[in-house]
Amino acid sequence: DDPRPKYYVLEMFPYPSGRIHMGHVRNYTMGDVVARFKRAMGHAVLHPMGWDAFGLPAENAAVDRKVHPRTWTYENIASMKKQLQSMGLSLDWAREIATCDPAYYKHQQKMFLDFLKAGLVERKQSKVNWDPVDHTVLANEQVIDGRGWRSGAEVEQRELTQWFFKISDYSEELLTALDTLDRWPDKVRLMQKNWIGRSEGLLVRFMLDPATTPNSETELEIFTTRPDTLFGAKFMAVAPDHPLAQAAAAKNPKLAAFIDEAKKIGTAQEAIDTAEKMGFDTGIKAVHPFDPNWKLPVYVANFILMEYGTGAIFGCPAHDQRDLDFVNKYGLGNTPVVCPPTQDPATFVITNVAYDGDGRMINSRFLDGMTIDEAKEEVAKRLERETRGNRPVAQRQVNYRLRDWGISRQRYWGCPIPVIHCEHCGTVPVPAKDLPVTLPDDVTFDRPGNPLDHHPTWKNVTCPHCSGPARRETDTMDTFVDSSWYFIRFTDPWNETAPTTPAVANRWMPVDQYIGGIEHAILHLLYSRFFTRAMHKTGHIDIDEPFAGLFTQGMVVHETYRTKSGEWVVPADVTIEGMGDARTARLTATGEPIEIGAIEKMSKSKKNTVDPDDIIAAYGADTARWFMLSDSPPDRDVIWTEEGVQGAWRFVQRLWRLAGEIAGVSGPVTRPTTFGPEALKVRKAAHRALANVSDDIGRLRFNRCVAHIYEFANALSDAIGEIETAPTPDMAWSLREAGDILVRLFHPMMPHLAEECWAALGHQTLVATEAWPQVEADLLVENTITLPVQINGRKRADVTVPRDAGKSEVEAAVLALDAVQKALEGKSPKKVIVVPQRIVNVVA
RNA sequence: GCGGACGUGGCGGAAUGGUAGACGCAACGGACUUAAAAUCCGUUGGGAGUAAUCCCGUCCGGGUUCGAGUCCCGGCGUCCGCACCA
Repeated sequence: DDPRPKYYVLEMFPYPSGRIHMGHVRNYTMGDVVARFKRAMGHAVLHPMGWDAFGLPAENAAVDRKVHPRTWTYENIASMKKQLQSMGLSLDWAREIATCDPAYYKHQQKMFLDFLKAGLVERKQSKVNWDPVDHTVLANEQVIDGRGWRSGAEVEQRELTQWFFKISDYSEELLTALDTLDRWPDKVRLMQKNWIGRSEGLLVRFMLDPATTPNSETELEIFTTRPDTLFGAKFMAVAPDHPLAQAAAAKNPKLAAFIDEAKKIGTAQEAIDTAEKMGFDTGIKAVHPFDPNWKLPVYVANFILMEYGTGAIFGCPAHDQRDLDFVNKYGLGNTPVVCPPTQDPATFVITNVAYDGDGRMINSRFLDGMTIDEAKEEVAKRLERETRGNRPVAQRQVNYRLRDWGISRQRYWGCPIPVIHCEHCGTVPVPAKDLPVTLPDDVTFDRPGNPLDHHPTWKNVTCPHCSGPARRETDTMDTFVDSSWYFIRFTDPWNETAPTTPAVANRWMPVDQYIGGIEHAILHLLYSRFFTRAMHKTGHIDIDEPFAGLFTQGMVVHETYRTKSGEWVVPADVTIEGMGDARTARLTATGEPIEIGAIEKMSKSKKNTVDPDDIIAAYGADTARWFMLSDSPPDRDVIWTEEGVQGAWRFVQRLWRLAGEIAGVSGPVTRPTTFGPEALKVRKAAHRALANVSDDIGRLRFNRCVAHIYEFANALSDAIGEIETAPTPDMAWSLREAGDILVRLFHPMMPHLAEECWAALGHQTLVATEAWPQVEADLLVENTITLPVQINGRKRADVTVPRDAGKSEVEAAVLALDAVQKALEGKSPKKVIVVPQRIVNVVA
């Protein structure tokens, strides 16, 4: 009932091996991809994250971490501009297609200021991974073994003032709304759920013995999801960068040294995996909340994260593996407080494996005998009631793993953050009339760091409030910001005065079907979900969820080849001999033997790419499209093989011949009133295929569409082959109907071939403008049905009955069968199960 | 460590609890051809049998069911995500 046409947003990200927008790509640049889209569709969208794929020679080297990125960032921009020009594309055109042009950024900056006003943006200190060579912040995935992925230098930990979007304010909302996204893959929803990482627990304020603390601190607040195990506590632990640890370290050089050591290991993932649990006893004593005489030692421990909870815990070794490892190392012992149902509380002990399963409380005073849930509730209730200094001792809290989205980047290439720092007025938004803040053209990349920061004049401005000297913010926005709302902007890209035209955006959004790679399961898709909510809050749109349907496509993958000396070789330069295990490869030009390596996602660095121009020259674009859709479901990877492409190519030829044969059939123009059995067979095959393909296209099951089209083409060939002289008029009409249907069925997958065939069949129109054919439902129903007959669950015979035969009729026909008679040996069956239209099972 | 997905011929893969292997690739045999390519016809999960037909078969072991690739329990293996998250 919804009159809106469906539209699709295809990513134009540089993940060119993605199956639906085919891509990569030897000597093939993002610019080419965009130009092709532009030619094919009249418009295209280039996402800024695509810029770095803009075909520059240094890129591969940079990926291999051999060349410093500064050397190519600069070339990148120049090269991009040059390429646009060489393609005959004006900068106006670039503006039309790019989300990173000033017009787009004007609106993004306006929205940033709206978000700021609405409290969705925060500027705060945060700990970052700092690349000392490039002078930039590294994301976690850019840190490898404690080194920057491009510089290879040791990563530094730094405190930096950064801009954040307060996505964590939406943790609960983003989590619960996942349930409404019923056209998203479960996998993606689960990944987001885990990423948000909700856990319910209790904040508990432990008293400290002031005599033992460095500055007479009296209290340590911890977060726990297991308050039930409070009577199993053996120690307290705080993160190395916890204030208490820092304070203690100031008075204890040994502790300071320990903290330094722990921080070094901090960043490297592999080190974390293997790092031993280490702790340092501060000498501080904490008091158990239920027993003033029970003192617990406070450790600084390397496995406590400052970022999660309060950066402090109480350790219950019997029921937490990390805590158990810790006490076993430092000889603190353990007391089990939850007894599994199968164990005797009197004898239950923990040695090396913590127990985190269900059970009843033991060794826990007033909690004894309760279930875990009852005990959690009881502890929470008691501690909530108790107060100290006007505040309750404990407080229930929901904690999330999701942290705020840091959008600050020290890069030239990005949307400037539109604020001004004034000594007198503080942080001042750039007035609307001054938007957009544009990037200077004359930047230099002659030294590490942010070129905007180095620019002699750009950052010097006057304060909009007091007109005194002030400084522009030189951080730029993460390009994920750009990609978080472009699909909304596209609903009205001509609006010069506002980011969206709400009425239009509300009509079009949400996107009906979003298609992209699984690599965006978390970041891009979560950011977009947040951003849409933020736009809702600031009045730019009235919806919360941007993508109603999501489909994650697979990749095109290919064998890899390398020489004995380890250099990667392009498939086009390799000749394959033999088959199966005996396959060998050699370099076509020199005969040098080549090692055949793993099948991997097409990438420039491993050179296992095929050039679309080569394929198109040899087989045509339709063949390539057909092959990519035919072999496996689109959410899985497809292995690009020469044999597979040739198979597709043969079918293309066959369809063309078939169209020619049908075009040669002359027959009546008007529909005959009756059809003979042969003609009816053709029509049934056509409408069966039509029904199947229609259904499978709607469900994106393209490989099954392909199979149905093969089946239909086979049936059609057979029917034509059986005609001895000339077809009867009813047959001729049916063949032509079938031909028309066939062409329209494969048109979405092979548009060029379809248009050729359509013309060959004598049509004056374009298939592209034709309506999808209508199924004649009558043709899908057979008058008689052949049912398989099972005896004791094994197929023994078939029975053919009228379509509308009743159960008793079918049963009688089955019992009359020879095979059934023989199996029953004169006895009557115990049971006969008739599943209408499906199967019959006789239980002897 | 936690979470998830998957496991079917030589290969990619079909199969709302109802004839396992659709469709394609590869292979083999045949027709056409001087020959090759292309095309067309046929065979192709394993085993027994002249044949009709029968037996075995969806990673392994159990279970539920008239009937299990599909559902349940327990293993093994592969892949993916998260990861010292209290």
